[in-house]
Amino acid sequence: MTLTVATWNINSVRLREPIVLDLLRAAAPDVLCLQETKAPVEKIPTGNFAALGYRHIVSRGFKGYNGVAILSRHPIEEAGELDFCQRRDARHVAARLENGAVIHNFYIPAGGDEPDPAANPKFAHKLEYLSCLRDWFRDNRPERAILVGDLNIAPREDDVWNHKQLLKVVSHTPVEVAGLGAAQEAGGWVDITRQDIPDGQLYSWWSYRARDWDAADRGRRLDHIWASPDLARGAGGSRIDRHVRGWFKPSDHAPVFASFDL
DNA sequence: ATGGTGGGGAACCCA
Repeated sequence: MTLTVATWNINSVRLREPIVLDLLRAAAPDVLCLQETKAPVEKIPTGNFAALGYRHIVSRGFKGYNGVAILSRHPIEEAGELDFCQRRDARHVAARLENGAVIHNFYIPAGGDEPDPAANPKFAHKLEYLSCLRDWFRDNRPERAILVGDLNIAPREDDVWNHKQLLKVVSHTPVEVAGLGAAQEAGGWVDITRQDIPDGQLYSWWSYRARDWDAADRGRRLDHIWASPDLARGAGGSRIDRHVRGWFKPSDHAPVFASFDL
């Protein structure tokens, strides 16, 4: 079978329910991974998702911030919780499909404004989280696995609108890029988006604060789809649906897609 | 150098 996966930080699943439904109708991925649901599991509006065929959900979340969910048209079961830094802060959920493939959905800490772990506890937390991610996948090598999410890091020069200008901006600093790279390498993860689209500027996030996000185009690629090498060989069809950033009452992120031959 | 805009939820927290 071909499995199409999408990842999208929707910045409140309750406020964004209409455009989540629009995306499910328009793009019809098999699996949609959401971040920043900002809701406890029982407050996720599952009824209308189920009506479109997305009857299966695993989620972790609470009131106010963070929160992740996986919606699926195929049966899934929960496949473990990775609570790096032991904060119970709902940054990861995993699902196992009936064919055994596992999908990890992460919301990595944003890290605050100041890229100095000594001065900024949020940045220290982000770096610690990346170390835990690296150690976990070093000790638990993924097979038949997909990792998606808002990783809050744009690793490549062409993943940001201005590499030089963003070197000291959290999300593109060398220490974060190295931390994410170490985690990726420890697991042997393949960046599917860049396997499919190796050249050129590529963004998945544009700030709310720009007067005209589309014209300014000061984007960053913060949202990623990775896979273990066995699944990477049968992956393709990557895209970022930029136009979704322009929908009514949008998220500041656009959804990222990839397809897998399972 | 600064502040710009959102969401959650009722004062500031988060991004």
